[in-house]
This record gives sequence, C-alpha cells and structure tokens, in this order.
Amino acid sequence: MAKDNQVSITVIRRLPKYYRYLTELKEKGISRISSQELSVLTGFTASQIRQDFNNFGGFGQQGYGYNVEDLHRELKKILGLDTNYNAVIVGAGNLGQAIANYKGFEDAGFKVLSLFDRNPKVIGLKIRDIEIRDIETIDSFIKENNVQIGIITTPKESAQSVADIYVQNGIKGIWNFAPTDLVVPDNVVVEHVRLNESLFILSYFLRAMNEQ
Amino acid sequence: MAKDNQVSITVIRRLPKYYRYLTELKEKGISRISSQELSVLTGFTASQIRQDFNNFGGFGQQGYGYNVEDLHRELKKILGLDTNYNAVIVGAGNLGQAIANYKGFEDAGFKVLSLFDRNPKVIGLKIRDIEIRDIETIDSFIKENNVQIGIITTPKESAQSVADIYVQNGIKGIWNFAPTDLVVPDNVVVEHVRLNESLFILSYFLRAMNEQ
DNA sequence: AAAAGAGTGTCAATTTTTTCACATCAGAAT
DNA sequence: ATTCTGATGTGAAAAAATTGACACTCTTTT
Repeated sequence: MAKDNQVSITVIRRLPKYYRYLTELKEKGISRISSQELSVLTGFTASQIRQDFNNFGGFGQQGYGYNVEDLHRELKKILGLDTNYNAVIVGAGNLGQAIANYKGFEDAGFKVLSLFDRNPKVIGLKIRDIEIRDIETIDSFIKENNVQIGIITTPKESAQSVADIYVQNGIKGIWNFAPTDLVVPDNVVVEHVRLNESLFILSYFLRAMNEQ
Repeated sequence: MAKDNQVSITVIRRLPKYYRYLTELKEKGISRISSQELSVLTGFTASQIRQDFNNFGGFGQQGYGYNVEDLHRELKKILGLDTNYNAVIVGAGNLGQAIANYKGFEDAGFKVLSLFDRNPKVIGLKIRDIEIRDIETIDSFIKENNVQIGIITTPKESAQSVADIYVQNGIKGIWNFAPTDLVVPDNVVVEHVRLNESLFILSYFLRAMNEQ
C-alpha cells in the first residue's frame, strides 16, 4: 500500500495544499469531507485526490468520506510536521530577516534559532528574539543546538559555500533562496525557493495573455 | 511551429532554468552550447531539452549546437523579459520590504514603484527610494503609473481583497506570497510563491530520508 | 431490519510527458 | 571537393500521470 515503492514527487507536491485546506476545515469545525468536496476546494479532480491518498493507505470510509481530523493528522505525519525542527539562516539581509520574523513557520514547528552573517554592522542585532551572529561561529552553534535545517538567503555567489558549511556540520535539509543550484551529497535534501523563476513565469503568462 | 497549440505548463516551468544558465554562459563569454552540455548543467536530459526548445521553433544548428546569445535572446523574448514591467506591493511588512529591496528584480526589468500598507507607522517611510503609501490611495496610483504587476505580501486574511483591488484597477498579473488561493477573472494571471508548502516538502523529504 | 444512498478504493483507459533512436544536415578536416 | 564528425529536429516507443468507471461497503433513512 505504501512505503516500499516510493510515492512520486508529483503527488508529494500536492500534499501541502490538501493539508492547508484540511487545517482550515478543522478550524471551522467541519468533521467530514468527501473527495468531491475537496475537489471543489483544491481544484484537483476527486479521482486524483482519492488516488493521492491511496498512495499512503486508505484513510477514507466508503459511503462516508474522510474524517477531517484523521486525515489532517495523517497528512501532518506524512509531511513530517508532527516533529519540531531547529533551523538557522545564513544571510541576514532583508529576506533572511523576513523569514526569521515570520511567525507562521514557528507555528508549523520550524524554529529559527539564529541568523548568521559576516557583515559586522548587523552582527549582534536581534530580530524578534533571534540574534544575528558572526558566520565564523556557526560550526559550534549548529553542533550545540541540534540544528536540522539550514536556510540560505545570501547572494548566489556565497550560496554553495554556505551549503558546504551546512553539510560539513551534519545538516540534512537545506532551504535555499539563492538563485543558483547547489551541489550536495545524496543524503542531503535541498528545497529551492526560486523567486526569480516564479516571477519569470508570471511574465510568460502575462505575455501569452496579451498575445491572444 | 508553435503559437496555435499552446505549450504545456511543464515545459514553461523549465524555461527559467535554461534562461539562468544561458545568462551565466553568456557572461562567461561562451558562444556555443550543445543540448548534451546543457543537460549536464541543468540536469534535464538532452533529448528533453531539444524537445523543449522545439516547442518554440528550432533554434539550433545540426552539427553545431545552439548559439548561446541567440538562444538567450529567444528565451528572453518567450519569457516576456524583453519589456519592462511596473509593479506595486501591498503589504509593507518584512517580506514586502525584502522584495522591494531586492535589486535583482529591477535588473530583470521588474520595477517596484511603490509599497502600500494600512499601518500608519510605516506609511511615509522609504525602502531604497521606494515610498510606502496609504493603501487608500492605491487606485489612482495604479491608474496614473501604468502598473502591470501587483504583488501581495499581506497576511492571508487580506490577500483576496487586495487581489480584488488589483483586478478592479486593471492589473493582469498578480504575484502572490500569501498562503491562500485567490479567485480572479480568467484574463488575470496569478503566480503563487508558496513558502509554507515549500518548507513542508523539505520536511517531507527530511522525514523520508530518515526512515530509509 | 431492510432498503436506499453515498462515496471510497481500485482497475482500466486515456492523456501527457519523457526517453529513445536515427535520418539529416552543417561544419571541420583532409 | 569529398569525407567524416557531431548534434539537431523529429517520429515513435516507453513511462508516468490523470481521468473514468464501477463494485463494494459503510451510513443513513424508513
């Protein structure tokens, strides 16, 4: 039913959207939902939704649908959101600070312990209660604070060397905002946020729309 | 070769990566590249790369490969990056300010003319030379300044109403950072940056990696 | 308790995407 | 000038993803 033959990335990328709507439904106190109703919310077809969930085992009940709370809990577990993560950010520019400041991540279990930068002007400053430290001190910090996630918000020129630092210190998950690809070992996961590319795609469709 | 039957979204989403590497190659003064070499850089297969380009007409030459400058120019045109766009941002929090501050977008032809917020504490402040204005004044600003792109960096609760304002004022392209879906007319394009979802996917793979 | 209704889980069909394979042509070499 | 090499463009095959259809089972109603 699952686990041995791994689930395709296409399916995985839909999970967060399900999770988001289930969170909303739960907050509204709705206890039951059908694939058809989820289809209306998410825009995916009902059939696809059932297929997706079945990759992880059948969570639904025939004639009833899905129990919102159960499904939410399952997705939470599948997405690995039932644990807490410690993260650090390298690059204490605006973007790094914005991420450090965003309460939403902490609510989801991702805690930013510290920012790092090499600019003496910002070292020592605090964002909320998160201190900006000297990049030279990052090795011991990571080791002493059980950091699992490294965030990169530097310019692209520094991104690979930051990734190297993360890898050397045993970090297995990197969230990269720099517009460049990274070379890391197989057992390290990199998730990119490609702001440039996203903007370019908007541009493409704007152009395509105008040409019709 | 193209234009009538439209190119699939799967292909489109690969274009920015090609464009990024071609920009790098151009900067390095490399004038010629084969699909095989591009494959090494991008991680896509050579065959896929040729197929992708052929959606827009053959840019290459048999026995030679692709001329970097030509291909770069073509992709630039396809992505609509050969024109300049004016943008505004609603939501002058950290994220909005970070985007306003990022020079990279301006270099790519996207100019942020103004930020808008309803918080009196930030109205009147400037990010670089970009003023934060009262959200109440946005209608006339958009009309008077030929704004084509509206960026949303508000909390999710306000996102739809901001989108409505954009649509009412004739904006056809919305870049949404709020973690919510938006309802807009068919002739308006929305591109989402889903930070939460990206982080969740990182979390998924971290979990999956640990369980192996 | 029985019948009706609803909606999942799943198999099969369809569609889309990716990969393969090669004829063809441009450029380089002799 | 001719041959050889290299790499595109493309048609066909393979693989992956999506959609369709329905048997089956659980819930609800009577």
